Amino acid sequence: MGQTIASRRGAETDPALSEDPWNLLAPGPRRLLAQAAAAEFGKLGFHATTTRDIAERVGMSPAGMYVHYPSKADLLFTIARIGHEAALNGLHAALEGFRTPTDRVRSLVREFTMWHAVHHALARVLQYELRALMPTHYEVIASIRRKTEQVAADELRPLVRTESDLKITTTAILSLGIDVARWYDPAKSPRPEVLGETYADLVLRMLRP
Amino acid sequence: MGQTIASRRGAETDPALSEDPWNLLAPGPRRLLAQAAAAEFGKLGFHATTTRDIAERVGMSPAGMYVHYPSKADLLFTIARIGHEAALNGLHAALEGFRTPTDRVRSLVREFTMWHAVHHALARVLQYELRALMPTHYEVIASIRRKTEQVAADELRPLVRTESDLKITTTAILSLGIDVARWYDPAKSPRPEVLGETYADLVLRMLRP
DNA sequence: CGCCGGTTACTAAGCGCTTGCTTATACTAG
DNA sequence: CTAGTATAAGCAAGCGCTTAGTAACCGGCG
Repeated sequence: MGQTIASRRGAETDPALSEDPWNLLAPGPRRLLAQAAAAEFGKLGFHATTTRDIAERVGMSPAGMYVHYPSKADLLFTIARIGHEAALNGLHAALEGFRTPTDRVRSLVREFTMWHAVHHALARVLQYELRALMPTHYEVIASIRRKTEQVAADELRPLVRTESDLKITTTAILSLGIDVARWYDPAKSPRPEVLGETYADLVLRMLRP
Repeated sequence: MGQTIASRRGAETDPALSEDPWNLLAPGPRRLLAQAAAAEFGKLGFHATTTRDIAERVGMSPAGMYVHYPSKADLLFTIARIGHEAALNGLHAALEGFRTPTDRVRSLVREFTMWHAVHHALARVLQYELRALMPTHYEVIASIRRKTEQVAADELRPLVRTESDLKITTTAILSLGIDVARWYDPAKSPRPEVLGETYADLVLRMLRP
């Protein structure tokens, strides 16, 4: 466990811990419905969740939802957009103030891993329900995902030899973070900061020649 | 790319390439239905797939399925059982003939990664649709998954310092393989053998002190 | 050998239920 | 009054699965 600048940062400056993705949505019924839908979609998936499940969770009649969202599909799109934007914002924030390639990569991996641990319920929707998006909605989300991959690749480039290595290493590193959403259980798993630090160590060891 | 024993093995001895999971099911309508259902579940998920979709794929009427399977849920269970057993068999086969801890781990990571690339359509069902299983079915599958984790942990133990490191490293390594099923696309991705070899290299570098 | 009762594999039709969403109506704040 | 927000009721469509009926095949016996 290297005592790095990143590991000394307090929770109040850790993007994954301080910035709530739902703040991207103004307070009110729209936000409440999105939060409720995300929780339900995360449990059994988009197709297994009914509009009645979502409405019940916010104490609303099933029809009430349609004042705020035109459809169930649009609810999923809103959740996906907010989640992906928040994760991308977190990556950018995590890079601020770090100069050397290894420090920047360490902070990036740490943040991406922590984000998927802290927001594992939301992240599960982002990673599992992409295929439930309508084609037009999917394109918007895919574009954000490409930006995320680009940020990671740009930081890793100085640390790998070939462009082919860059591609596969980027994939591997994002995989580690993304898959956290699948297995993370706050009751049994390491605290997000510990996990993030450990994964950052693993990745930096992986990148040594 | 280390020229190891594993990398010199031909395709005919690579478990992931030689052993077809579906051979665990006797030829006939039961196998055909399971294959069709796996393909459909893989596309949009269990809950978005109808019994009519599955029946149409094998050129059968929707009712014909119920001669061979008592329910759609039972079809998913059969697919999950076969897939998980095949993957576990592959791990055991991959360890045969290797003696040193690093050679064994290399072969294990190689096999697990390759398996998820070769069988990415099936693997997607195994990893995405667990939560659609009935509780009694889930317990059976979870038990196979625990065995898989145990095999990996037993091989990694000689190469890590603490039991806490073992746990998190095992998780990370399985994550790398499992997540392959999510993004693998035979048209754009590296060939399974290349990916397996590269990931094995990454992991061994990760395990160096 | 021929035919027969029973089993197996299948289909066409459709049942009962749940789904996403709409409509008609009413309450409330400005 | 108007605009916004909610509800109770319910519609059309689609769901998993069942039922009734049919054709093909099987071993055993006169």
